[in-house]
Amino acid sequence: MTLLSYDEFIMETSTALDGLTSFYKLLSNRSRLAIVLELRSGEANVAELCHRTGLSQTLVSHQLAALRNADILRVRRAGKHTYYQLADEHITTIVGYALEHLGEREV
Amino acid sequence: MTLLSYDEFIMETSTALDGLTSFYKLLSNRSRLAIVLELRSGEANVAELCHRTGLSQTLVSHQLAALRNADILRVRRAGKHTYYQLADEHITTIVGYALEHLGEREV
DNA sequence: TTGACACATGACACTATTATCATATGATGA
DNA sequence: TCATCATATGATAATAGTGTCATGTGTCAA
Repeated sequence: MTLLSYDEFIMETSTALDGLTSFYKLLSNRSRLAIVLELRSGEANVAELCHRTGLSQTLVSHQLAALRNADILRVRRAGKHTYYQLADEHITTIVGYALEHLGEREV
Repeated sequence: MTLLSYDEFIMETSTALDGLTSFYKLLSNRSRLAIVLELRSGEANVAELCHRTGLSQTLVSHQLAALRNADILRVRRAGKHTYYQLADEHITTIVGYALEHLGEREV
């Protein structure tokens, strides 16, 4: 637990807010979220993701680029194929948790 | 564990995907998220939220309306004031969890 | 009842996001 | 080298989301 000055506090909370906003923004698109959900079960290449999500190759590539730019993905190239996986288990956990808790709400 | 037909499965996953997308979309706006984060520490009225978030009254009201429409808020009217709180602990948990795990990422 | 306060709502201009089409790149095998 | 496969990228039209101004509604106190 670090003691922060007011300015540092404002900075901290502001960047946490911004960070969280960007993170949620990333997941707030159906196509992108579908890809992330698919990747929870492990690595997949673009064609596989297209097939599983029903999205076009172009769209999948675009969304993968967005996820990549946010450092949410790990990329592995193998010949003609490019394999993607979630960068770390935190993403999987966060999303899984949300999914679980949302299910429990009486919405 | 229920056994679903293909169509039911598609329905289920599709609505879960849609639900999660809408949920994330709701949190993907800085102002709205700031309000939600504030409300984690309990009930607050509009003026209080304006003060704490630094947002205009109009904007806060608009965002509260959005959150209300998504059944994320509980409303209590008391005289001239309107008090808002998060509808259930799931929201708090989901957001807190994301905040915590995002902090642990080396982004 | 009137004025002031607390909040809500509608309309709007501005900006951002979305998915698509067309095309580029890069690797592989013939 | 060339054709082809797998994927990436740029441009663009359509749509959605953002915050603000103006104004409406309901409550209370005088």
